[in-house]
Order: sequence, then structure tokens, then C-alpha cells
Amino acid sequence: MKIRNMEEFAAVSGISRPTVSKYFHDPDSVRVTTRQRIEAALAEYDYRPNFYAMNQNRKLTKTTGIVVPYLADPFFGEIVRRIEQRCIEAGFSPTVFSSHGDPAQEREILDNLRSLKPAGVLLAPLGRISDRAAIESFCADVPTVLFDSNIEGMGEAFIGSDNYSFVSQTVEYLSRTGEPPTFFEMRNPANPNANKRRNAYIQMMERLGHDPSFIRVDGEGWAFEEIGRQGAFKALDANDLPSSTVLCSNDRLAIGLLSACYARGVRVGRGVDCALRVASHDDHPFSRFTCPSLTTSAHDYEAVSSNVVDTLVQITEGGRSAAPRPERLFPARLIMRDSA
Amino acid sequence: MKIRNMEEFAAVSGISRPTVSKYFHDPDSVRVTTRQRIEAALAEYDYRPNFYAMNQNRKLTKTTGIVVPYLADPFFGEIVRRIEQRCIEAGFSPTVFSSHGDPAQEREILDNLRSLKPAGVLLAPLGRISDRAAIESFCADVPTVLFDSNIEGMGEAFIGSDNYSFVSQTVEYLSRTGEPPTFFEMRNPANPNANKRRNAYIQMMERLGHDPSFIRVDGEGWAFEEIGRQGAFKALDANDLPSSTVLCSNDRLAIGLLSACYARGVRVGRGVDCALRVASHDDHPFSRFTCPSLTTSAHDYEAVSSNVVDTLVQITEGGRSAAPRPERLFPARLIMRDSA
DNA sequence: TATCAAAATTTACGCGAGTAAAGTTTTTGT
DNA sequence: ACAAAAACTTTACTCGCGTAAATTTTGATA
Repeated sequence: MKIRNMEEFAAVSGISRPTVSKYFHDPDSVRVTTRQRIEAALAEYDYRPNFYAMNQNRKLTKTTGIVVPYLADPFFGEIVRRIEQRCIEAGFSPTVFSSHGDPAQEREILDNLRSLKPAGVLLAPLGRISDRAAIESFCADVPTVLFDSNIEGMGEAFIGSDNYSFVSQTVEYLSRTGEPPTFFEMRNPANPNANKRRNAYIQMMERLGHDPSFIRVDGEGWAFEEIGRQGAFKALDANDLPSSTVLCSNDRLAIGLLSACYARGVRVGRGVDCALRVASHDDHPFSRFTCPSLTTSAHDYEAVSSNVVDTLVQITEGGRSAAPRPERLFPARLIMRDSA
Repeated sequence: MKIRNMEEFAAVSGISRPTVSKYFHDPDSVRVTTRQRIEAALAEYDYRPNFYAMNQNRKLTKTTGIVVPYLADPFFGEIVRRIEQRCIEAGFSPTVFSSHGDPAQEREILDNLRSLKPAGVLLAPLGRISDRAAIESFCADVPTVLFDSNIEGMGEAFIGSDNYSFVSQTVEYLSRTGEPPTFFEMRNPANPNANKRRNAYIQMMERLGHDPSFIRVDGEGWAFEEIGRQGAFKALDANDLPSSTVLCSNDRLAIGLLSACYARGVRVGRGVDCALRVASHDDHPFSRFTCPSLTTSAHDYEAVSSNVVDTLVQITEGGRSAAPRPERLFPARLIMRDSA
């Protein structure tokens, strides 16, 4: 016998439909004996309430949207994995979306998300190229927590990493143990973190009494490894390195740089036989497997992902507070490996 | 003025509600003049039909589920990215889910998906550890296309890569240009492709008149790079290599192997100064950036992703045919890089 | 201009569950 | 054992839209 709706299921379980409805909303809100009767029937008839009918009249659904700029980037893969896990633990049903680096798709995703009436949305925006107006109007309708990339004033909160903490540690370490680093970055980064890292680099170098210098590579899009590799070839072949120590804006550029160094026979590392030291930021999941393994500043993935979800829970429970929009930045942890 | 439902929107656009409903179902199904009037009103009042109410009564929704074993694996990141794109082009609304390597989560995802009443589901199962009964009962309810990992007889079709094509090309190439390869793999792989690759290796070696040999590494879970690395350290330190040519079951293991070789100072490549040649299978997005860059057999990502979605379209349009369950396997393309 | 099929409108009902109000039963505390 | 509180049942209405049937309008063609 197939159960077609809650009415029928209530009948076979011997409980009234409104009580069954209450049970599915929160199993602990009904008497123990009724819960047992419902669960007995559940085991026998494997009924599940219609998802669409459920959410149509609910004031707040339990779905949440997780939106990232580029899911094929293992950094986002990792952070999404953790956030998803936390959401489930907090009783939400997360759905993941990727903007694929395209502002039009980001807008499209937010539009679709709006009609899902989610309890909240966790958004890592594209950054500079995002459609600000679209995001602003979305945040006005849906409780949104920004993470990874900040856009001033948007959403209920921002949770991210402290770029100054990242860069100050690498610059300090590299300067203390060898030649001060030159900064390897993209010329026109879409991500606001890149700009913050550049500024932190300049500030830190000046504080230590060194001259900042840059290798700026051209390229658009999200193929950072290839961009870093091509830029590195150019710099290596022109013998255009201001310093024998290179600090990359992020690990993906560094991966490209390391592959170029290997191809050109430039030995990277701390040893006396090495021509170059390379360090970077993010602790990308693959940075421990580069050759040599990459010295880098690590995100506190754990803290960021927990905090993002905790903030969402607070907002959905406490309502959108009048307090000033919080911005929480987590410090980095220097991971010393073989490249510097 | 805020539009609260289709009734109100129909009023301001001067069109009847059923016609508006038809428009949202398919904009081309209404007269051009009516479409223009609706779109004029749309521009002014930015109304969107309630997602939940829409799908409640539709026989077939336009949502599709994409389920993969582990989204933080860039191989799945890449294939999902392409499939998602194709789905959108075909007029579907894809949603992505990751099992995180856990059969319980895979079952949970399928359960949730069932209540979404999707037009179809594109499933890359975990493999050996999947809950077969759960998948079978799911496939009976929801049109499902399997990809990447086959489970005999389940779903409406299977689209994947031809493991024999992968392995025969690498084995042939390696044997022709140097010492025949030994096979580097996990002892208990969860993925059925791994077994097919092993068998293909044995078969091909015997055909060429060589003795198959193996390096089997221990490990559970999805941290293949680390597993490959630890296994490689063990083999290198014990000087336990049956051949100076190593063929890895997949690129992620190879990435771990290469990092171990680098750490131990074992030079990898074709040159006379190299102690080892390494090749692999998949053409993982990072395999061009390893040191040295990795010679590998490439998936036809394009063909697989298009074909998966095309198959879904056929099923949703033509209904579930009585014809035998098709299994489409795409051949690999050998990509020669520096490692072998 | 008459004709007629295609398209739009009107009317009406259904979906599956949320939810509120009023009445009934069960549990709890004393 | 009794009163009060808590949980449950009954009844009835809501939500926003899909969809079918019958009717009217539209616009292309003869």
C-alpha cells in the first residue's frame, strides 16, 4: 500500500494530521508515545511529506543556499564541504551553487534563490566584478552572511580571514631568514582579498625597512595556475626577479610558479643549492603536494566555516539585529614546508 | 507596489492568470503580443512565481539533481561544472550534492532528492561501498542516469570512460618507449573503475608478453594524494620497485607519488638522468602542473558531460524506454607530458 | 468580408500541507 | 483523587499555482 499524502499517513498511524504535521516540524514537540506510534508507521510505510507543499506556507524554510565563485577551485571545494557539514548539523538543508566566475550567473543564482525563500544564504561573492546592485537588493530580502570576500556593508555579517595576519607572518618569516620577498600577483585581481594582501605586503615591508617590489602577471578568469605559470616563465626567461625570494598572493599562483621553476630547472627551497625561495597564502589542499611542498599561511578553515554557520543560526533565531554589521576576521597560521 | 502572487501580477499586466501561468511554463507558448505585455509588466514589477507552489502540482519539475562522491576532488569539480552548464542550457535547474565519501550521506541525499520530484538525477555513485538497495529503490522512482562509476543494471543508462582504452594506451606507450610499467594502486579501492583498470593492465601486459607487477598501497577514504605519497615513501625507502616505470591507477595517486619522489630526490621523467618514469590516468585538472608535468590518459570530459545531459533529456522527453539499458563508454586520449 | 483554427479568457476545482480555534483526552502536580 | 496544564483531535480555512472545460476573442486565409 502506497501512502499518497499526510492525510493517509495520519490514518494508518492512528494520529491526527495536524499532530503528524507538528511531528515533522519538530519530532520532540509531541508526546513520546505519539512519536513512537508515528515512527512505527514511518518504518512500515516510508512516507515523506511533500517538500513543495511543506515549504509553501511556512514562514521560514530550513533550506540554506551556499554560493561560491568557483566550485572547481579546491579551496572553495574544501570550505564548502565544511560549511555544508555544519549546516546539516544545525538542522538546515544546504544547497550549493557556483557562479563559475560569471557575474551574470551569480545574479541568476541569487534570483533563483530568492524564490526558494531560504532561511538564509551564505555567499562568497565574486568580488570586484559582482553586480553590486543585485547583491544589495538580494540582501535586503534574504538574510545573507558574506564570507571569504567582503563587500562593504552588504549582508548581515562578514566572516573571513585576516589578510594582514596572512601576509605579515610570511613577510616577517621570509625577511628574517633570508632576502626580503618580492610580491607575485595578478595585475587586475577580481578578488578584494588580493588587494588587501598587496597593501599588507607594502605596509609590512616598509615597517621592516625594505623596499616593496612586484611581479605582476597578466590574465583574466579563474585559471590561476596557468596564469601564474605563464607569468613565471616570462619573468624567469627575462631574468627579471627583483629578489631571490618570491611571495605569491595565493597558492594557486604559486603552484603555477613552482611548475614553471621546475620546467626551467630553477631549484626552489631553503637549501644552499636552491636559487629561489617561494611562499604563499591560503594552504590550498594541494599545497602540501607541490614540489617542493609549499610554505604558506593557512586559513583557519574550521573557525571560518563554523562561524559562518553559527552566525546564520543567530540571525535566523534572533532576527536581524539593529547592531552594527559584524566583521569577523580569523588570523592565519604559518605552515613551514620545504619551499621557503 | 508589491506583487504578492500570480493573480495580482496577471491583473497589472492585463492578462488572465492561466495565460500568465502558461507563459512562465514556456514563454513561447503564448502569442507574441501577450508575451510582450507580460514582459513589460515583468520589467516594472519584478514578480517571480512562487517556486514551491509551482512545483507542487507539476507532474514533472525542471529541477535535476547532480550527485557526486566527493566534490572537493577537482576531477568531480570539473565534471560537475560542465554538467551543470549543460543542464542550464537544456532548460533544467541543476542542484549539486556531494556524498563526502559516505554511503549514509549518499542515501540521505537520494532520500531528499526523491521528495524534490526532480525531472531526473545524474548520479556518480560511491561504488563498492554504496548502499545498493537504496540506490535501486531510488532508481525505480526517479529517472536516473549513472556516470563515472557503473553499478550493473542500475538507472536508465550509464555514461563513462572506457577504462580499457585508458590503460591500453598508457601501457602500450610505456612499453614501447622503455621498461614495461608496474601498476601503482590502492589495495582496496572503493571505485569500480580501479578494478577495471587493474584488469585492463593485466590483460594488456600479457598481450605484450610482459609480466604484470604491482605496488599496492594501504589506505581508506578520499585523501588519495596522501595515500599515494605514503605508499610511495614506503616503496622507495624499501627500494621495492619492480620496474623503473610506474603506471598509477589515477592521477591523484600519481600526484602523491611525484611529491614523494621529489622529497627523496628521485628524478622523474624521460631524460637519461631520470631514475623513474611515471604515468597515470584521468587528466586531473592539476596534472599539467605537477613536477614534472604528468603524462596521462585523458577523460573526454566534454563528451561525457554532454552525453549525460543528452541522455537525461531523451529520457524525460521520450519516457523510460523498454530498450536495454545503454552503456556508453568514451575512449581516452593519451596526453604526453614530461613525466614519462 | 466570411471563415475557422489558434490563442486567450472565464470558471472552477485540486494539490498537500500549514495553521488557527474550539473541544476533548491525557498527563502532571499536589 | 482532583484540578490544572499539556497534548491531542476535529474542523475549517489558507496558500499560490496547475490544470481542465467551456466560451470568447484574435488574426491569418480564402
